[in-house]
Amino acid sequence: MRYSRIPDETIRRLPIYLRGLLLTSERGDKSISSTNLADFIGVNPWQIRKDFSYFGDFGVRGMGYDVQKLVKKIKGILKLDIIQKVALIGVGNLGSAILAFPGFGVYGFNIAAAYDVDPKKIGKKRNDIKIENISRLWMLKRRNIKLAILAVPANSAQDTTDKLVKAGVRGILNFSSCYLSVNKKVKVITIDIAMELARLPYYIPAG
Amino acid sequence: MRYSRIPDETIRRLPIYLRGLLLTSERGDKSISSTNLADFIGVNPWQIRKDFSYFGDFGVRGMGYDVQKLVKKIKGILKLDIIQKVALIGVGNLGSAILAFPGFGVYGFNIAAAYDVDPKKIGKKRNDIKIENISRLWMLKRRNIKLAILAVPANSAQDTTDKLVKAGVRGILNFSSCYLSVNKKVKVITIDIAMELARLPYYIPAG
DNA sequence: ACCTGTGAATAAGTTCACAGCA
DNA sequence: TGCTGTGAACTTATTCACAGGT
Repeated sequence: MRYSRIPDETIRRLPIYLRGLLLTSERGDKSISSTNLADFIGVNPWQIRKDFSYFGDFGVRGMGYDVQKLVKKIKGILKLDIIQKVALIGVGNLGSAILAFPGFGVYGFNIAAAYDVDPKKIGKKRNDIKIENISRLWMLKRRNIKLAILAVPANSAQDTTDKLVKAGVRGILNFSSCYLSVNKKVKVITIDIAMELARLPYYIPAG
Repeated sequence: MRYSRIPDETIRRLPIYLRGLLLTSERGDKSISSTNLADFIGVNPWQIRKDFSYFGDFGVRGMGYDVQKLVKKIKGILKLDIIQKVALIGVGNLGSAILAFPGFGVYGFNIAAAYDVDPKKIGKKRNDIKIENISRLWMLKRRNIKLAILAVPANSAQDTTDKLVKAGVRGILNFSSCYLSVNKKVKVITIDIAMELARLPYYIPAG
């Protein structure tokens, strides 16, 4: 590691590279060049090389990158080399879709718990996960779950967040359309679906 | 408009400001200062002022910004002052959740059509919208729908995208975990849920 | 010849500090 | 005095060009 700080944008791209490499690996390829990978995932080759260079020498000049070695390295950087347990908070429409979502497995995530307020849902199972009472969020600490996906209505999002933080959660993927205030030990990534859609018309010429 | 180009990051923030202002407006406030708005939505005051300054003089020195006027102005910039029709492609778990999602209304979106391949779903209604056969995507042109939300499996995403573009769609909100190749007249915004989650562990210290 | 790794150049975005108006 | 508007300084990120292994 010869740089002092890794750019956030580089971290944002690492999962893209990881997925591309996993697919490459499934095809049976042993190595790949930055140009091939670039074509595959829609990023510039020099961007890829620059990003990798922050972490050391990954490739072999004239040859390219060893796919397996690179996968291992990126997983290590992102801390995806261990299984990460995640709790889902809020089993409504969106929450249910997230429980059924097949895409988390690639990165080694394990949705290990689900919580809701609705007494009708509590105790039932969805995708083999028992829905628990949200009043028992404090259990997350004992179960050593540090990550949560928040899919509750905006008006209870801050309140729930405070409880999550108290229960030792350190990372939150937030689907509520609101700003969450947390202490800076906690990392929040917000996905605001309506907001993403809201900036689309700007780019489209009228007519 | 005294600058040649509006930064993309500014456009990304405008919907945040818009939502904050709409909530302010509901509370009955006539005007708001950049500092108050900043506290409310979690952005710096100088960032807000800078962003607004790209579009001209919005505020009154010593007073703040007129909420109604600002809402109108931002809606105009984002082209949200007209009702934008959107088609949903893929009514699976995620697609259904999106159909039921209440958050689009704030920005004036109207989910006007839904398409799927599954014969069991075609003809049925979800949230008052009839699910149509995906082979009839070409109808989007006649119905003048320029925006689509893509919630189909990754392996059919590119194929469906090509059909959407052929049907005159100019903006796509893509939920599939893959790179979509489109001509540059079409704007794609990708929301990759697993990928967002995948960069969370990096920021969390071990232990 | 091929492909990586990286300093340097360029571009983009954020923060600051303060002039200017109500 | 309070708050906006903005040039300038600063920070961050992208792109380029090419040296240096295989």
